[in-house]
Amino acid sequence: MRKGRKALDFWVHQHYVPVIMEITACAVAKGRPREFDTDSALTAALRVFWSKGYEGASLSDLTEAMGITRPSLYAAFGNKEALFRKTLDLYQREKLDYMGKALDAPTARGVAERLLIGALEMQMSSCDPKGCMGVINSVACGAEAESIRAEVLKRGATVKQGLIDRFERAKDEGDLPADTDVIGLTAYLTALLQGIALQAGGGTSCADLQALIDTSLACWPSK
Amino acid sequence: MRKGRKALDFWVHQHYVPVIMEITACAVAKGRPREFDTDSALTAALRVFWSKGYEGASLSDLTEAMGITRPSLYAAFGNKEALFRKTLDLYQREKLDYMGKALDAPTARGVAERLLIGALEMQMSSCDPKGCMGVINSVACGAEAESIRAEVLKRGATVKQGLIDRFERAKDEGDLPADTDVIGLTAYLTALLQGIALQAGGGTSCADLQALIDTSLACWPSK
DNA sequence: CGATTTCTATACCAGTCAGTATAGAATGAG
DNA sequence: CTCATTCTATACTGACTGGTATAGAAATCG
Repeated sequence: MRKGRKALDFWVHQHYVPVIMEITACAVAKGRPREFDTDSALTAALRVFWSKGYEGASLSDLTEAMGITRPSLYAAFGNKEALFRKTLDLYQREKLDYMGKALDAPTARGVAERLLIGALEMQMSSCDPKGCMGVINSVACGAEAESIRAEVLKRGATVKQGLIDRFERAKDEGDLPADTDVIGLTAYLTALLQGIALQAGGGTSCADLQALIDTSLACWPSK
Repeated sequence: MRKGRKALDFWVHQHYVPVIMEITACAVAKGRPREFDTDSALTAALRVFWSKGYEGASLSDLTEAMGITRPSLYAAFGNKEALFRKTLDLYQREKLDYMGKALDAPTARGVAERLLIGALEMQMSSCDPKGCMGVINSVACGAEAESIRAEVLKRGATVKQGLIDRFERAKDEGDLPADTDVIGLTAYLTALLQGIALQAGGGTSCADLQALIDTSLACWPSK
């Protein structure tokens, strides 16, 4: 039960283990078992990257927050960059799930509503860092983080493409006027979401963010 | 003539020289004159900070771009942080002057138009780095850059306050409806400008940015 | 001409960065 | 038990960080 689940997690996180072993053997670990929980360590790492960015987070910051030593981190996650990608996956899965759900709204306006309100709600959670992990790590940076930036930008482009497709569909369905500039509307909504994340990260109050969103929705061109 | 101008520049940039000397003496330098031009060096530094951010720009990056050695940099500008503030001043003075002018537009809509179009035009200049120096340096960062971030956020807040005051005036003048939420409208417009800067920095094409702005202006609530 | 001043260039400083070698400790297999 | 495996902890590596001491070169002043 719980032990089996743990063991599976262990195997899954060892990148050099053939995938087939996950299915067939579910083998129990041979040597000394890991003393920390990789999931909670990853969650702790996420908070560090989220609040300081990739370059701003040092390995010392990370190991301290995760409660493990440096060699343990490298054994369990590979290196700093691999750890970051894993936290990015976690972030997308747990904190950005509202974005996927937003696309299921029946109308383009509904999509925008869910996205804007979802972004606000995420910023209201008092226990998480402010701002958006994606936005933070998509800005210009030193050479060492260029590949990280490229990865984050790529994921952002995927999200944007999802919006474009959804608005195209809305146009086909007559939900949006036939002369709608879908690229423009997507870039516009994306800009609002990015601005919200930026202002939230900069300390703008929730009341002001709420006013921002109310204004945005009052301006939204479709019903 | 040219030599005199150079000498004046020299004095002006020595921060410990009383201001009165600029006017009365225009004294000539005592020792060996500086071999580089501080203005063009500052411009080169601006490009580095603009494209890499404060932390991403190393002293080696800076000195190489400025064409001077490390001790020359420290003698002329103090240290990395002081140099950054000087480049920030330059940026605000030369690249963000459209923002001040935008507030002079006769209507709130005119203000928004000038700001959005000004932001786009700045991103179209092919010789400058993409994105906005303010946005880049206002995101989360390591501990060393916290004071830089605070400074940039402070300047951003001043700009925002200027917008609030301008829209309040528009409300008084009847240009904006009496029930307008000025805070919300300002945060909304700010978010759009930030989103434009972010997307421009991330490589969005000028055509897409143009579409973003067209959509924004089509949505703008006043005439 | 010295004497003085202020520049530039080299070479260095301590601290931090990401990453790792090594050794000891804890487990399971036989 | 012993052996093999895999964990943890300490201590280290070379490279790079921002910043500076020192010495020599180039200018003006008297």
